Amino acid sequence: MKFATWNINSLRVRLPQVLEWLADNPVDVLCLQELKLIDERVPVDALRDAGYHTVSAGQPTYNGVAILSREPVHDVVRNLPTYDDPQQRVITATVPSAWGDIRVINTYCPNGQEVGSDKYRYKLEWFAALREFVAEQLKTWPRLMVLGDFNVAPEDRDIHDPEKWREKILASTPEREALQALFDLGLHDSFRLFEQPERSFSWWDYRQLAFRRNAGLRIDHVLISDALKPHCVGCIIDKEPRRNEQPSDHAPVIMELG
DNA sequence: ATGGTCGCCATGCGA
Repeated sequence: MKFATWNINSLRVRLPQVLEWLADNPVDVLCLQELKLIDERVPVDALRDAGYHTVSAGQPTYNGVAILSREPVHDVVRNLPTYDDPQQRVITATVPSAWGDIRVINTYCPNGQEVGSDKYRYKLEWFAALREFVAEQLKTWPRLMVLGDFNVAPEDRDIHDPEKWREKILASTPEREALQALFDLGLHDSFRLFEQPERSFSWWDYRQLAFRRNAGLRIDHVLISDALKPHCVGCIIDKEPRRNEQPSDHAPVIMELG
């Protein structure tokens, strides 16, 4: 059973690429971030024709997340219940599996812009609220994953040039501590459960030919709970869609349970 | 040194 996350940076522009990717990669669940669409404009019919049920939390212009699932999902929660926020960054749902229900928390974490900025403080506050939410959800659903664009590179090996990014946004110590606080709940970075190529990244800036130079960061993650860990048989980053015409700046990450 | 690219109800802003 495969789960994927992909920041597609506008579902309107990227829909053909999402459909093409799903045809080649018929995952069971696909979590999307940065829809940049209101819910009314989410192309649920085209996605249904492709074999997926869609639930979304959209907003105009910015943010927006969706869960696509081959099986119908239930107990959908939008946003973080303890953190009043007009920005639509989280959608949570339960999907059936051979091992019982699995809780899927799809997150588009704040970027933070610059260390020390108002947006940076918002990012750290937001992570604290996410942690609170995940802790509460784990009580009901021990089989749980948190996947999405975390906008944090966990370690130096997740950055093409660690010295250049030292204590910069996406790499600062407080951001890494906020991510570590999620791991401390009993979550695991599924990517690092397996041997991986060196210099594996999931995001490359559109500027400066960053993809061609592999000047990227690994900021998109699939975190799995203790209960799911024994079933995890793989996690890969699929760089292929980043080579497309008009690509998203992020690559999908696929995690497999077996 | 500065800005370099995308996508957004459109024009500066967020990433």
